Amino acid sequence: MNYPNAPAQRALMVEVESFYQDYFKEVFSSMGSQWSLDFADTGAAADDYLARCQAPPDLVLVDLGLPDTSGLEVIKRVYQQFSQTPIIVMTTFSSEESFISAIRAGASGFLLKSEPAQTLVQGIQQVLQGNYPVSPSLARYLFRLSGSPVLKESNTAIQISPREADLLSALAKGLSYAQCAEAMGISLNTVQSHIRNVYRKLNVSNQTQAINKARAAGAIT
Amino acid sequence: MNYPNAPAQRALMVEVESFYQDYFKEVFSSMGSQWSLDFADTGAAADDYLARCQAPPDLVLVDLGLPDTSGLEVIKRVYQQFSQTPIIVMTTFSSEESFISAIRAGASGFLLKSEPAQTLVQGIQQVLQGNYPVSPSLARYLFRLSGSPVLKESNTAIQISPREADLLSALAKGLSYAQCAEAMGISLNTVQSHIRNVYRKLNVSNQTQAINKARAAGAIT
DNA sequence: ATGAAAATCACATGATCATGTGAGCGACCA
DNA sequence: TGGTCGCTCACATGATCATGTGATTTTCAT
Repeated sequence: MNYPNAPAQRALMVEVESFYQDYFKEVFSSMGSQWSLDFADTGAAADDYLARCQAPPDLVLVDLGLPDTSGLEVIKRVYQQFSQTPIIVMTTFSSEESFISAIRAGASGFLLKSEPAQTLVQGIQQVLQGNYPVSPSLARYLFRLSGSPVLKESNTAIQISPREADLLSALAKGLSYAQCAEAMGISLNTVQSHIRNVYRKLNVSNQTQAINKARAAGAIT
Repeated sequence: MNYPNAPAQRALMVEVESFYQDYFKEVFSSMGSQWSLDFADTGAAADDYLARCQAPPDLVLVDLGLPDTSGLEVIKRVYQQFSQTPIIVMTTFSSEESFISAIRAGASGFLLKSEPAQTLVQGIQQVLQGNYPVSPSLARYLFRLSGSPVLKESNTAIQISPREADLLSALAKGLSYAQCAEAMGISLNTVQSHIRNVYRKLNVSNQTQAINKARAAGAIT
């Protein structure tokens, strides 16, 4: 896209609502990679896209609540035409039926659109690594564990303050100190101050270690 | 913060083979956090541990192939006693029966011990974040998708060379350039040279972005 | 009311990273 | 057999990060 020999990766999103289209533009751009994200707003449009397709897309996202065709049909077609292409089902509701049938149709992952962007990015990355991500809430539903064990949100276990967690999250996205300062509306000095405190608390000495450790502790997503 | 090992997190691993005990010591230390990992080599030892337990462990890993008691019993007991504690099943074989029953008994995740350390770390982190990780191969089995779509291992899609991927992986663990050079047996100059090339290929300008992008592309784990 | 911790800032300095330029060697392929 | 690419290294410099010391304000729990 931005560079001649940079091999851009292409994703197709089959989705009606422009809100989610925009949202996923954001999500993909935050993934950093040179992703080109195309949209089809109906099953017919998706068929059209697939027909004209030269090379298989690197990823397909399908909304299950399409107006004309069932998203399930789209999944089947994508799977038939490009069996190597990972397919992620994006949906707003949970239903075991649709889950099972989507999987049978060829889907690799099953994520709720309502998930925070970070979770979606993680899910997409999982699929690209050959895994089969499923949204936590869906998994819970699937496993029918109403009283299932979920770790209490204890980023209290590790003494990272909310503000510090914000900063770490920003850094984890790849922002520089200056950009973090800008984004958080604080001075560069304050950023460094926070970082100093975080490093002391986590007993680390560079960004990557801090991010890893904070993630391991669930302090950031 | 003040004390290095103040709020250490405790994990119990119920596992017979010392090989895996050692292996998981490694895995946990690579997670960076101040984890204290205890072991029980039989179901009885696990019972003992649970009986003496003051505070609930932060995580329990259970091998399903225990000699005396079924690992399933251990899971049930842990779940009864500490319903908030996430339980991960570690096993060397895959069987839908054991999977389903482990889930019913209270397990949160289901990982193969044969997975690479990085995958295990990710799985553990997932559980700590309230997700339900399942090893890819198990998921495939579960979903009964023999010809399921798995992204071909194309780190060729993104032009990262093996050596460059090695370096990125080292950096992703939190090593400094000097440590990477040491670990890879090359000079600091060469490290910087590789980094320069990677940044150009990925079109990024700092470590975190590079790591994120490489991960998103599946070039590193 | 007092102390502790969070959040904010300043100033300063050494370490590490990011980036540029250039270069030698070996492998592979057309 | 020349070209491309991966891998290795050197030298150099500006940018960013890591770390120290110190300070003010607010909030919150004891």
